[in-house]
Amino acid sequence: MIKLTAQRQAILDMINQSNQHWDAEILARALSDAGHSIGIATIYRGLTALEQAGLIQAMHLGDKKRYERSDKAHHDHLVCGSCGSIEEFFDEQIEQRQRHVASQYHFQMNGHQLLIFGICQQCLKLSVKGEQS
Amino acid sequence: MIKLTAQRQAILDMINQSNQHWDAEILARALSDAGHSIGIATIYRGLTALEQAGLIQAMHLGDKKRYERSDKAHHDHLVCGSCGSIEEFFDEQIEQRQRHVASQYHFQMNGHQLLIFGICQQCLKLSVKGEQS
DNA sequence: GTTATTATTGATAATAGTTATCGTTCTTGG
DNA sequence: CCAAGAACGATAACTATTATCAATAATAAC
Ligand SMILES: [Mn+2]
Ligand SMILES: [Mn+2]
Ligand SMILES: [Zn+2]
Ligand SMILES: [Zn+2]
Repeated sequence: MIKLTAQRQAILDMINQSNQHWDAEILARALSDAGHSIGIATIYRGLTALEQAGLIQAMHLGDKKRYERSDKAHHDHLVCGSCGSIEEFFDEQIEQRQRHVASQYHFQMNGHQLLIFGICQQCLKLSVKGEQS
Repeated sequence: MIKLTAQRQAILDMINQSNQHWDAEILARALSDAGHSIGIATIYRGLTALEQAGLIQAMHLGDKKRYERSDKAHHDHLVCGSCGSIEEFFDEQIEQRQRHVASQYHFQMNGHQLLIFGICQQCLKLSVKGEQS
């Protein structure tokens, strides 16, 4: 049973009030800007505690762990290698097939992570414009 | 054009002669055991160079980067959270659907990573036996 | 309602994985 | 040969994260 201290509540609120995929450092800066000065160790501990309590969800992207709200349904991510933006999608057929593959391998699946890498629509437009130099 | 020095060749051979998903540290130890004493910085640089040359392929798993042979067809991974073993699979329907999702979002996909987490068959068997204590 | 117990915090040290620096060594084309 | 560039190895530096520990806050016992 997690204890929602003032610091943890601030972390949770910040995450719940956005659609971002936060890492610890960015979150600490945002909280600081919002008037909460929370030690970086407390941020890390709070994120871990909130994740274990199921109040936020986490994923690994590159070398850092990112956190987002857990009050939205499961989804996967399109990651833009140019601007770093992250779009979300859900595809039931992919989910189904994953369950199928797991059962074929007698593998007891308890989660998955699908990242699609590439260039987002925005960045594609910009690069087309930029090319007429 | 990559230059295959003795060190890089040793790294490449070690990777090509196995089906493992190597991280830098484990690889360094294996090379050392095999008689090649290669500086850890050279290992990291070599892995990066070999990856850029397309001679090996890489993926992020948790907090470390893993490398494997690139002479096998694209595949995704089942990762056992108990013993750490990695099984490989390929599912054309999942691949297709990913392309479909990307095009729907006007996203120019140039790669993806699908990790399925869970417990492998081996570990499931062992845990069943262990439970009759 | 004080006191003892326990949990949490924040500063900071420590760790893990990786990259940068730099002097030395190896290649290679002239 | 020999000069120029590439690669190497030791190690410092860096980034993300966890551990330590004294101080503080919350909770439980009398
Ligand atoms: Mn998301
Ligand atoms: Mn593989
Ligand atoms: Zn973009
Ligand atoms: Zn296993």
